[in-house]
Amino acid sequence: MKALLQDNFEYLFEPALLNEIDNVGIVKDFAAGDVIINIGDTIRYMPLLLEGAIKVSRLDDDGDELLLYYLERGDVCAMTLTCCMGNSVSEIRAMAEMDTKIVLIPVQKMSDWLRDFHSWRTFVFESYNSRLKEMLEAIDNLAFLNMHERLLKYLKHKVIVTKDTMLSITHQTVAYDLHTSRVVISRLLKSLEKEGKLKLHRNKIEFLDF
Amino acid sequence: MKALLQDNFEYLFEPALLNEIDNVGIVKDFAAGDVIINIGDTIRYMPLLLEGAIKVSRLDDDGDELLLYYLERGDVCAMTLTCCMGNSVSEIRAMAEMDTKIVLIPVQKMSDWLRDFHSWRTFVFESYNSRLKEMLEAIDNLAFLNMHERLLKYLKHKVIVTKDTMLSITHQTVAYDLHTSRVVISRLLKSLEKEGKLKLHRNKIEFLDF
DNA sequence: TAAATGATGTAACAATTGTTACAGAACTCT
DNA sequence: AGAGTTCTGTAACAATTGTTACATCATTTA
Repeated sequence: MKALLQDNFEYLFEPALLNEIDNVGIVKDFAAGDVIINIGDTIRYMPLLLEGAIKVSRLDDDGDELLLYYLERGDVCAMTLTCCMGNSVSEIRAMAEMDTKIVLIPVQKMSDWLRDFHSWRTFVFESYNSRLKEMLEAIDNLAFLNMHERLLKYLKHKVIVTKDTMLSITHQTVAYDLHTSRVVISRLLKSLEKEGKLKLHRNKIEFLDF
Repeated sequence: MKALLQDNFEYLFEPALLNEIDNVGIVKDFAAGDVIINIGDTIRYMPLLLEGAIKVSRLDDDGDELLLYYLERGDVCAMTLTCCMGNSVSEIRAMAEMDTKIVLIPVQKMSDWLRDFHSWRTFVFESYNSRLKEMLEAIDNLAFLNMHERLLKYLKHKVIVTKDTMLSITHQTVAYDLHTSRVVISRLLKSLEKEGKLKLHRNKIEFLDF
């Protein structure tokens, strides 16, 4: 664990804080598709991402879904930070996008570390900032792009996160993430294939034009 | 100024911090409609809202517009906090929704106060949290509601912010805020009027069913 | 191997939202 | 009062997105 922390946070956290994390943190592994935090869950731990990627989604009361953003190595879920600061119930769902390794930190540590470690304060602020930025981009996408453009951006983003132009995903899952219907996605994917940007396979979408 | 600060922040900030704000803050008044911060502006001051309300909007490269949220008494613009922490250029536009009184605080104070005042740290975190929540709601509205519902919610929200069921606003402005066209808004407003929820006047929308 | 399940392709149609065009009302300014 | 401007109402139509229905193909399971 020490080694993993070094790899990810050596230049971010002071040694004393790395020690603290090593002492109180619990390393946990998730397989692709595992739900890490669900809407309504009480948050007892802050997840710090060591390896893999996490998909953060919003769900409404009817179970309708929308992808908000991905978390990658070294990220922390800002929504759980929010939870640590008052409300303790999750507003979002976090799901492992691929096999993922996480350090769980008890939320009580939050305020102690804010007081004790300058590097933790910086880290928490930067997490807030990048999450606000990502939310802003999600809003831009919803408000200013049509489904064709949103789909293309979604696929490109996914190529970056998974580091693979062969995306293992079904039309239905894409539809859930973009909050639309499978038929709409199939239709648009076909038109993107005709444009030569993709090649469609079963359970897979190959991104050609990157 | 001292009195104004007392009114708004007495129970939020410790006396020493209130003194600091009194020393370095600049009180400024804006009239309804004034642009306080524009996209691309370099941020030199954090605005702390004393009286009135501020409309925070997102604009894309084509000048397309979308209302994000309102700031009210005692709020600070979290986007300028973001700016203080790195990028220094505004991602949003802040416009006075009504006559508004603001304290401007030089951004350099930000990190000093974070170090020196516990109440400032709390305040900044809570600002981030409420802004994240509002962004989440903006996303929910865009993703999960149709224009009819978004319009109704928008009008209700505006009644709360302005504390007046007689809203002084044109169809065109509503259309800008919701990022749609004036014709669409006129059409939906007419249907809401037929439902008995509104009464339409020139430059005014009267909310009946509150 | 046959049946069941899941994924994709596509047509036809419905609903919502966006666009263009124009008319008339209300207001402002001189 | 008259001219110009802004705001609202509405029709007609276009484009996008959503829905239903069903066929086909691939994969898994019995």
